[in-house]
Amino acid sequence: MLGSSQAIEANVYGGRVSSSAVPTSEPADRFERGTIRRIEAKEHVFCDGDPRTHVFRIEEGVIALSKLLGDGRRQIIEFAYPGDYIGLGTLREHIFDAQATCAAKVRCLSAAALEQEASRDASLALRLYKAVSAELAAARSLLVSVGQQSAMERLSGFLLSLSTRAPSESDETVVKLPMRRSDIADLLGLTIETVSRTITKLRTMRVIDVVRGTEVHILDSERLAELAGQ
Amino acid sequence: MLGSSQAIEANVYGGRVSSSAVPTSEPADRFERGTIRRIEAKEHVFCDGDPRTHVFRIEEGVIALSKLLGDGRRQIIEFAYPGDYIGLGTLREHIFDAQATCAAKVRCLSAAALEQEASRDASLALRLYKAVSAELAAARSLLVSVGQQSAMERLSGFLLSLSTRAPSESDETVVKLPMRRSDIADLLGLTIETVSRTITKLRTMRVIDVVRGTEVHILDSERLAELAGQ
DNA sequence: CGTTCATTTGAGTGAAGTCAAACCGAGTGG
DNA sequence: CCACTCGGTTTGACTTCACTCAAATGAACG
Repeated sequence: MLGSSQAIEANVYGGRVSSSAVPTSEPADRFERGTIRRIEAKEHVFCDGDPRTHVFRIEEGVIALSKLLGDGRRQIIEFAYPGDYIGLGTLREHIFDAQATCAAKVRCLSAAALEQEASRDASLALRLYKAVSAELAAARSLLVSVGQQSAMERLSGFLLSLSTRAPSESDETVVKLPMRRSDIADLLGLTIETVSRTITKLRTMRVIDVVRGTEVHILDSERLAELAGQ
Repeated sequence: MLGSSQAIEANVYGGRVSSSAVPTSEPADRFERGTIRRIEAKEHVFCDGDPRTHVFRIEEGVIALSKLLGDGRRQIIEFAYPGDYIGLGTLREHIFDAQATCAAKVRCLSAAALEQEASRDASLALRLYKAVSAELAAARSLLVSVGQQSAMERLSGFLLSLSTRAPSESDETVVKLPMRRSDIADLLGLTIETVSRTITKLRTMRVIDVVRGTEVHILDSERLAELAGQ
């Protein structure tokens, strides 16, 4: 559910809102209703400047939240994974693009109805508060990484965070990368080439192995953690 | 007050919570009670790892929220100005340092009491939600800057944001810098030397003038906006 | 006036960026 | 089944912006 009661761990590279995979005993509410929308890879869920009519919960796939600068530079703010919410906030319009990095499904919830209900229901309002707090912690964590760390530290940290956040079922050490190199580069404030070179370096160091470009096998997670800066 | 009803503008370099300078008609509540604490320059309000017992409202001065890495590197997450709140969130412990960049005063509010009251009072919970949402927008905005912009763009944007955020009374074009160069550097993900050189360049370009190192006079705000990347 | 702390300036280096070409895997159609 | 395209990735050669180290300058204060 949106903001479980236990403290949510600060999550480096995305704003995980939900952490319980298990259905809760809470009655179905706004978060269970809402239509499912199918999103193609690279399709936008919403754009910078669009009126903020809906809040979306990711059901499948990955959505990249990003800001596009005038000259084409792009900063990805977070990758939203299944269970995460995008479009929360108080502004009338979106100030970021939300774009699928691969085929995805999202549940559409009315922003107006949500806010209205929250103004009556303190527990809902508090869940929203906690959800956004978690996103805030994630954004700040990424800021620290981008502001202070080297390319190797950023990439190692990214892989490490994905391994805890979106582990392949069955194998903890296998991380799927359901996004292009350019998405990773734009998240970490690097270029495609630097991301590629850094991955290659990790491969030659035998810290990871990469299968078909999209599947990372972590061979030495201890070393990877060291490279991420402890 | 905490989260006025109108949409809060995304604020690039800090999480402004309050925007009304005028006292509101709302009854005095938790936010008006609480003792005032005096903070020396460079003194900590709280440290990374401390239990999160209080939320603080800045009354005077500037507080830098920052993360310290193992080897001494530091990323400042935001400068909190009078009216801003620090220490909001849901975690049991602080995950950042809060340190005064100059002599300051903060109002101390019980975090537990706040949360408890919020669990009963939807409007308070919603105000917390809006406050954190504003902080989130600010953190993301800084992330874009640090991840994608050049030193000149970052510094120009920073000065510009300060000019709207903390203008000297009387003169709109004068910006006080109540922090060291190292604080600015750590906010923008640069070094002291680069900040200094960039300020010098802006001076020789006659875009700004600097008095006694701490007072910036904006001579050409249009040009400054261009340099900030439109 | 000397000490201390912060800032500025200078010279040289390096990590990551740019530009360009080669490579690779997945489709597609001859 | 192979040749061709096409998008994405990797690799290489070179450049540059910001970093590092070091020294000079400036402001504040006892």
